[in-house]
Parts: sequence; structure tokens; C-alpha cells
Amino acid sequence: MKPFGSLRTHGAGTLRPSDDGTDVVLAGWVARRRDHGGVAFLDLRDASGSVQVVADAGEGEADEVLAAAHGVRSEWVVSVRGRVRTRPEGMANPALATGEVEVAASELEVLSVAQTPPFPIEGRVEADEHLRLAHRYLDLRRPGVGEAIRTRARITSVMREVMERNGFLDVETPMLTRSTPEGARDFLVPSRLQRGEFYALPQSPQLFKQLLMVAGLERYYQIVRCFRDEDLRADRQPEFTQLDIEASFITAEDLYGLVEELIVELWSEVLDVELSAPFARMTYAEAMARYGTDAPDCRFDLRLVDLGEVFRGTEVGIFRGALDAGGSVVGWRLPGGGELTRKQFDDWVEFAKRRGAKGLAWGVVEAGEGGGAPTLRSPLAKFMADDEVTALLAATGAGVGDALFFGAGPTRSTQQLMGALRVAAAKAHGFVPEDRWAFTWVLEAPLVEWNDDEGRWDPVHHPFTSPTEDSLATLEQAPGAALAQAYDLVLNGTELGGGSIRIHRRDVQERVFALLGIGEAEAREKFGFLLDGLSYGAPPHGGIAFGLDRIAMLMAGAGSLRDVIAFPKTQSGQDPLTGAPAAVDDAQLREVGLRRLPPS
RNA sequence: GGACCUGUGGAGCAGCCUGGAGUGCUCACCUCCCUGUCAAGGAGGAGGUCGCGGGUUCAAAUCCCGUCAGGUCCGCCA
Repeated sequence: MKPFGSLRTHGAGTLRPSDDGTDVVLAGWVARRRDHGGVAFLDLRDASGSVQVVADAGEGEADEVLAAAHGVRSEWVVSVRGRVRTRPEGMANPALATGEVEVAASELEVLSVAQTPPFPIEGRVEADEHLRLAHRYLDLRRPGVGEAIRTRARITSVMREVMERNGFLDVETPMLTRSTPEGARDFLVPSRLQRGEFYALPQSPQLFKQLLMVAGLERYYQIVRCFRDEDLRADRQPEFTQLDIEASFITAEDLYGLVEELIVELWSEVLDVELSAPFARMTYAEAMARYGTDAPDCRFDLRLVDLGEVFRGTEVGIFRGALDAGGSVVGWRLPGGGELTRKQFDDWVEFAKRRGAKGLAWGVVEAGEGGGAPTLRSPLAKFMADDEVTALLAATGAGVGDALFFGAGPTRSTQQLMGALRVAAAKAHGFVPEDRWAFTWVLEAPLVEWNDDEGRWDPVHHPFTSPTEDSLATLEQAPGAALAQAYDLVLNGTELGGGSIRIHRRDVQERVFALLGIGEAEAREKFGFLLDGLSYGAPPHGGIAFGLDRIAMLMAGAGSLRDVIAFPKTQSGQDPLTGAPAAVDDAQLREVGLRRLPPS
């Protein structure tokens, strides 16, 4: 493919034996120089790849090129005129796409010299991340790093293709909007024209996309930046990108179909992986019970087992106490875990304690004496009746040589602890196949959950999520049992996206607000514009939003969102390249009506 | 807000536990040599606030306290 721009005729990485004899002009960076005195090799790199350029001793021009080649250094930008030739017998390099050819240079022009880079561009060693981010333009020049950014571009391109093909309209929504109280902390932007008041950067275009449905656009999508002022993680940045989707006159099933079409095409086009759809589905309750999380990693089985029945009449104190208090005993089997040392078991107990658990019990299944029934070697064994051990082994499927872990306590936190253990221990012991793509829908999350600190019901998703038809009847009587018409798509233990069918009826919205303790005045103050909109003939509608960065991270095989964002922030929310965030001068503050507080 | 890991010439590491001269390795950089390399090779050279501050000690990269920065996680966040 001919490169864009008239300063060169070919991309360095595109040359093949079929180009033998072609006169070319290349331009790019000097990746490496191998200087033998009488002959010198330059690896010339551009966005298409790299190719070997040869400067040979000879007559006239050639000697000038060789002299110039002696002087160039890594990362200088050069232009080379020359002729493609197949390499001499035995000199091909099968490790390179261009390894069968080379370019015999007849002219070598230095377009730009370069300082020695602060870390190697071509080396395989990982440089310190802070240093990489401070010189991100050099970091992105490194082939592997830049590749993730290219993969991301391919992903957004396929997303747009699929959405456009399905008749969705790309509509932009405001970046400067108003702060709404739900969810995460807002980033605030002071207003100069309305001194003392603030815009907020959107956490998502949620309310706007619903209003676009009221407006009759029917099918909306946007690849849109969102902002949340919360602490960072490997998979959380303060600004991130969503593929945001909303449609009218649809059911959840319609969305599953669309999303599966999109995901299948993404994996096919970008990774050349053929997924099979429809994806697996499970309920939220199943996810919590079997995997201890709402984002289960289904690449491996090894599920959690509820042991409430097994230990119904137990003498084991910690199990007794948990069950009597209405909590749970949850077990998990580690195949072959009998090999673990005491130290390793202690480490997992420590792992549990670091997560706030009181403890973690464990046992090892051993062969019974004289071929008798298997027994459990465990600090708890002496409190366990024989029939409990038998039932335990049956319930968990544990056999001789396996280890069992037990968590006991309040149901939710115990499931979560065991879920975290399941993932960490399975990873540590090689039970997670890294090459699998395990998609699953998690459906029917609760509509609300009890917030003990504040003494109220909080929405699990957001306050505009529709309850299921069945839940509507008993919404006020049993709020905790109400299910939402909500759905999350999970891949390998990471939530890729989630959404819901929205409430489009005023009376239902009022009942949900009442349940959440949001009075009419408060609702009007906070979401008045949405409620107004919904009162003018809102179609049934619903949508979903995907974390583009997370999708790109998983597809690129990256370990962090930072790897798929061109200019990311560090864990403390700083950008080492620009130095953001930074102080502003008093005049700027005065203009927007702000005054600096003394440092606290 | 909290836990843990890391910080040593330009880069990546070792040294730290058990204190004793800035000691070592690989790469990069500079000079020279070299006509088939591809992580070229050879000879020579330059380059250090051991993140920063304080303490203990005759003596601190090493032990202690604090702090800053980076990372992973919990809380927070859908």
C-alpha cells in the first residue's frame, strides 16, 4: 500500500520480494544501525514496519551514503532513496516481514536528528511507567505499545460500522452539563458567565440519551468520553470512553441480539476469532451464589458451593454462628490443593484477612485408612461429624488430594470473599485458560439494595431502571426482592458493559422515587428536565453502555487501561507528560469567581 | 482513608535480610577498529545526591521513623 504523503513512495514494512528492482523513496526513523565500516545497515522504521537499508562501499555516490550512514544515530529521522533487491543467498531474516529484501541506498538525507531517548525504543525491556508516560510520544513509538492504540482504532471503526448498519444515529451530547447527585463524584467546571455556578463533566450521557428517545430519534449511539472523579485502578481512569446505545420500542432481547452481533463482528474483524452466539446467560443471584461476584470469570468452572444444607446441624462453631445469624457457609474446591504447604494455606488465610474477612477455614481430603471413606484433614475436622464430611465431599465433588476452603458469615460478603479467592487461587494454580473468551450475560439484578450507612434503599443501576413486570406488583412490600430489567455483559471476569430497560411511565417512576426516598421536590430539582421530557409521550426504551477502554484492553491483551489510552493518567490522577493537573494563576480564578483555600 | 510492593550512573537489574571504600551484571552513550549484519562484533572511555528528609551508629544504599513518586489491591466507583 502506498503511504500517504509525497515525501516517500512506499511504506518500509510493506516491501516484499515482488518489489525486487523497484526504485523507492522511504522515510522514517532509524531503529538500529549495524556499522561494519565498509558496509553499514540501517533498520528504517515507519508506521508500516521496518526494512533493512544497506549502505555499501563503492563508487562516488555510494561512498557518500556510507559516510552519511556512519553518522546517523538511533531515532534520527531520515529519508532514503534506493532500489529494492532480494537479499543474497543465506542472508534473509525470516523473523522480519521484510526479511527477504533490503534497500540498497543511493541517497541518505537526515531530516531530523534526535537526542538519545530516555529509554530504549527498540529494546524488549519494560521501562519505568512514569518515565514512559512523561515521554509518551516515545513510548508510543515502540512497536508493541503503538499496536494497542491501532487495535483500539480498529475496534471503534468496527463499532461504528455495525451501529450504522443497524440504523443507529451518532448524536453528540454535552460535555458541559449539570451535576446530578447519582453515582460517582463529578468533575466540576466553574462558569465565568454565571459566576459561582458550575458545570459538571458527564459521568455518562444517560439522561440525554433518554431524552433523545422522547425526541423520537429511536436509535442512538455515541462513542463518548465520560468522567468520574473517583480513585483509579488498573481498569479505571478518571476519563474513559463508552460505546453508548439507546433504542426505542425494544425489549431486552432485541438489545442482546444487537450486542452479540457487534461483539461477534469485533472479535472476527479485529482478532480473527469466531465466537459463537448467543452468549451464556445467568441471573445475578446465580452469579453471586456460584461465583461470588456480579462479574463472573467463566473461563474455568470450579464454582462456589453453598454448604448451608450440609452444615445445618453442625457443631463447628464458626459455621453454626454464621448460619444462626442468617448468613451462609460457602465452600470452594481447589483440585490437587492437598499439595499446598502449611505456609501456602496460611497465605490464603492472610489473603482473606486483608479483604476484611475474620478468617478462612481449609481442609485437605485424604484417603481413608484401610480403603475406608476419605477423611478431611483440617483444623476444623474434629468438630465435624462423619456424615457431615460425607455430605461435604458429595456437595463439593472433592476427592482425595483436593483442598477445600470455607468461608462463613453474612451471605453477601462471604460470597464475595470466596469469589475473590476462587479467582486468585485458580490463577495462582494455573486453572485459568488464558486463551478463552468466556462471555456471559448477567441478568435480573436487584432493583435496589439497602444502604445501611444511610438507612435507605439505593438503586443498584440507576433510578430510571425499570423493575420487571412481576416485581412491580410487590415493589413496596418487598423492595429488596424486586428485580430490575437490567443486564450486564461480562467477559472473563470483567464487566464490559451494562444497561437496562428504562421506566417510561410516570406512575412507575414516581413509585421508584418514593421507594428511594426521593421526594417530589427533590426529584424536580435534580431530574426535572428528564421527568418533564418523559411526560410528553415517552416511548418504551432501553439501552446499554460499554467500556471501550476495557474492551480494547482485553482485545489487545493489555494489563491496564493505560496501555490502550494514548495519554493516560497515573493512579494519582496526574499526567506526567503535561503535568496536569496544575495550579492556575489568581487572575484565572478571579474570572470564574473562585478563591484559593489555604492548604489543609 | 487503608494494606502491600517498588525507587541504586541514561535504561533494566543485582547488592539491602546479616551495616564496613559507589562494589557488580546487561543494554544504551562517546572515541577508535571492522565489507553481510539483523539484539552485529572487538578495543578503550565517560557517566552516581543509592527518590527526599531526619534518626541510630565509630561507620548507612543496607537498620529505624517520616515523606514524595510509581504500581497492585481494599474502601470508593457501574
